[in-house]
Amino acid sequence: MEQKYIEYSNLLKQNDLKSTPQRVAMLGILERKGHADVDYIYNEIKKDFVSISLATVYKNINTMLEAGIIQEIKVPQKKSKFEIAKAKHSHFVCESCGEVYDIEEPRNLQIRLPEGFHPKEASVMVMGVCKECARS
Amino acid sequence: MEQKYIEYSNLLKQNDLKSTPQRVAMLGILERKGHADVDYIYNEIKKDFVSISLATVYKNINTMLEAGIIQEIKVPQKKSKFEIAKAKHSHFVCESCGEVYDIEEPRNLQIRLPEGFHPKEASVMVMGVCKECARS
DNA sequence: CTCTATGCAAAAACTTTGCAGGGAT
DNA sequence: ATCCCTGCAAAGTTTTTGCATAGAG
Repeated sequence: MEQKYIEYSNLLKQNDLKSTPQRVAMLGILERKGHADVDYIYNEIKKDFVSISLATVYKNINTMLEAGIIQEIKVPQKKSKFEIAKAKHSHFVCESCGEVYDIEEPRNLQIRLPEGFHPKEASVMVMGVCKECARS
Repeated sequence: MEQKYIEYSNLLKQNDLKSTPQRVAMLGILERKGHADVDYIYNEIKKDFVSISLATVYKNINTMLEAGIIQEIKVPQKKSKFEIAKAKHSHFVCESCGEVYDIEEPRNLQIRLPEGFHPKEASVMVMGVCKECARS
């Protein structure tokens, strides 16, 4: 617990952001959930910070996005989810429950681009049915 | 012109949607622009349908999305863009100007999934700098 | 001590809904 | 003639902004 707090606190400071209990809590929620949308974060954090404002959650999401501490995952037909930035990976999105899962990055991804285009990064998203939903 | 109108009109009918001048115009705008957001479509269509409502644009986007005639492209940090549904392809998004370009689908994309997960479709998005912006 | 973050309220931006009239099949 | 579509207005949702106070460095 305490270690995690210090870890996130340092993560924020290393990125020139002030470490506040609210921000640390948001990172903790993201770590535990993996991928969460604004509402989930807000509802979770209210358990510890009863009077926190939704505006603060939005502001911190934007601040941490700009700093590159977290990343946004835009999902077709669903609300955006956020995750703590980590080693490059791909995403699997369950069409049934909407859950997002991290998956291995495909190897030797070969992309053909027209001349003059300069790629910086590629992301792969797989849609399908997750393990949980496949049971039903 | 006339042929295009009939083409879109038939496309709508084939998908059990009524063919209206507004819908056909929206498809024409999407064809010409390639990828457009709600505002772009609305501003363009107003040139021909002065009194068209933004609500109609939204309703038609949703209707045509459900019918599978058009598709939504969710771009990180940018507004969604729409395109006419066509053969499977990938997208290149310019980080500088926000423009979306169609690119070839990567060949032999090999994705490793945990057991129990059932993929249905994979999409690849490449971020970078487009030809136009590379000039500046 | 200084400067940024927070909480609250209000505003802005975005999207959907309900309804009456008009148009497509 | 029937049923869907359109335009308008209103409501709903989501996100941002301004400001006074609190808190971090």
